[in-house]
Amino acid sequence: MSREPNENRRPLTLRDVSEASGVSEMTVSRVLRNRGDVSVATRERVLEAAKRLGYVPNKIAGALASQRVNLVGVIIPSLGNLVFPEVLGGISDGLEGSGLQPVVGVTDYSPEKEETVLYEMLSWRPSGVILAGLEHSDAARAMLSNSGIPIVEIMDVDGEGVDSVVGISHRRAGRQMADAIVGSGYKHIGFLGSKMPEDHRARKRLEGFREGLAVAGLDIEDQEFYAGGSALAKGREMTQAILERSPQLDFLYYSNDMIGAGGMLWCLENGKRVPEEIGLAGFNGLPLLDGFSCRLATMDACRREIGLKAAEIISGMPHEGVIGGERIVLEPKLEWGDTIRKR
Amino acid sequence: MSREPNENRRPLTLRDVSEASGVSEMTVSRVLRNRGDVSVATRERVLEAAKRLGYVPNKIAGALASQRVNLVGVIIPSLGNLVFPEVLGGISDGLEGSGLQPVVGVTDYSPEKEETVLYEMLSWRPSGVILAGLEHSDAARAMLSNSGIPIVEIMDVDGEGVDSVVGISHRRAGRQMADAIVGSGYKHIGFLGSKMPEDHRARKRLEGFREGLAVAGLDIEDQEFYAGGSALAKGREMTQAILERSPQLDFLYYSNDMIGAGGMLWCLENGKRVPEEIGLAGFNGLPLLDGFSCRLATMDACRREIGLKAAEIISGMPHEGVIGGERIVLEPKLEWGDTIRKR
DNA sequence: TTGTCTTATGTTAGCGTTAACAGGATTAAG
DNA sequence: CTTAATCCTGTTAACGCTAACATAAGACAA
Repeated sequence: MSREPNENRRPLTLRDVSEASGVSEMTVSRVLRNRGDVSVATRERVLEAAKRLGYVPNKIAGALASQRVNLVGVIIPSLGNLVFPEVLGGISDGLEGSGLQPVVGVTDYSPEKEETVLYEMLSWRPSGVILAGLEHSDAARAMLSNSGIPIVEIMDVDGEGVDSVVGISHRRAGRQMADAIVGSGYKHIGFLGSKMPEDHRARKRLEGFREGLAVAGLDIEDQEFYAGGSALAKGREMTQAILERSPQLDFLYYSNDMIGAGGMLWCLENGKRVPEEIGLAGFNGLPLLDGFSCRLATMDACRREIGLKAAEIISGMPHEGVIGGERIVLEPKLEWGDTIRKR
Repeated sequence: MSREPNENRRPLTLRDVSEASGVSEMTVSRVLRNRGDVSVATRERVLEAAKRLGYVPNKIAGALASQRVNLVGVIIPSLGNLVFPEVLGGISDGLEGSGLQPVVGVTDYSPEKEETVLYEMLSWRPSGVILAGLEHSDAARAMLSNSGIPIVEIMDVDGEGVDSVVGISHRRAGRQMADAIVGSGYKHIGFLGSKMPEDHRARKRLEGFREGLAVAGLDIEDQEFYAGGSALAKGREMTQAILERSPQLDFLYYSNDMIGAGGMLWCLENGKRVPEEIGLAGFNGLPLLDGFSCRLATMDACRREIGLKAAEIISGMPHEGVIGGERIVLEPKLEWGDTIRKR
């Protein structure tokens, strides 16, 4: 293939292709977008020229002219927690074939950063925004409702959304786990979680959990929180700490699978009989857990499916005349594993 | 605060703010960008109006007019492998304060997809591109060199780069591990990795590893590959399989820490004496490993630092007159852990 | 006073593309 | 042969913003 790269470094435009192929810019534009009727001969000439020059269309100009942007903003708290890449995977799949592309922003669980990231995203005039959680700053909420584009808040349904909402009820998930634990006869329960006031989903899970315990006249007898570091290692340390302080505990509820797995490792290595002497449970249904010989009880958070549904709402929107306001509540499934005794 | 949201759904423009504050669009533009001299009184009036209306600037128009885009394309193979989010973290930090924003694209280790993602990104005319690896399709390489923007290829330095390169030598990393193993007196070595012809870094590591073994007259005696599924679980299964087939093995080299950890769990649970009877090593230095009571030998891949340096090259570029062609070779550090015997 | 410099604002002309409309050429229908 | 329909291509005017230049008013020195 004979290349003729752009040596002089002047960025190529439609005009260059148009001159190289002897047709108008408009015709080149039509060929490159497969829009409108163009004769086969012309099309081939144009494509050949574009390829030879190495022309890459300028979407900035295209978006401005057409008032359409094929981007969907996705705002999540973190990438380090495997949960979010999985949601992203679902979104990618759901957007497949729609011509839309996800663009990711990360907030580090900070409302201020969320606001900044959102502002930045909206300034690119995306076709929609998907963001985690229902809790946002007033300014962020205002931007969202003023934006005039479909908004999907994901992962949580305990509260009011701006537009559409897809997720699970974390309150109910906590409640369900409590019911299971109480039903299995555990009486002295400890909680281990992360020290994140801004992780509203973890908070709601804990609230639901305590409600469930309260029904049986129980409550959490001790708790332990961490911040930063390797979650697996923290789970181990916290488990040792809480059991030394409160040896009467017969069940430990972890706010996520990673610290849960760390705790499980510690218990097994320290001769605790699981699940007879002590029961354990986490949250999320991470595939990581498949790798341990003892399977931690957990609850699947429907991560992939949430992403999928959210993406479908965004990409399906234009058809149905921008109605919006959908609300999809998914049901997490309790996975008993080997760390809760059955009876 | 009295809001006056955009009820009629017509997208707001600079003109709206200019009318609301009684100055020209240009002055509004200057205020919102903090550029040029504007009197304090005017500035406040404009800011008030912009805030009241809920105006969000249109970067599409801005970018087209100014020929500047504050985006940096980042192309990586996957988000599911914790390695890449860590690199991303480094990039974010390195871009901090430069006004540049990373935009992530994922290739799933497919050269075709890499080409598509790259094309898509370049069509937004970013200020730079950071991408993993040195191996690209001809078309991709052509796009990169034609783009006229700084390009940084990261994570690997074994080969020719298009422009700048930041990473480690995986060949050398494999070689170093081989030297350590041979030096510790292991003689019968097995390799466990992923079935990914497109993971060139893993391939180079293996090549370097075999070179190192060859020096001592050794070679890999058996190997096992996997694809898909939970890496921890796969590591476990493969370890069992390879040791049943080749019980003479006294060392297992894993292509990543996740399967290495799975293998380590299997060995410990099945009464293998580690590291006397059998030695183990992985690659990456994942913080996950801190959570196990037995620490897997591994090699830190300098993930964060790679991201940081790459970002600095991109953001430092404009100053030094777009020279480019930098080449930064980082040195991975062998972490002995508890799974290689010392002597 | 005059002229020069500074500060604060406005005016004009694009940036590279696409929507909308306008034709000429060709074909089909009556 | 006329009329309409279809196909192919071109022209014009935005899209919303900013670079560059223009201008007016005030500050200050000579």
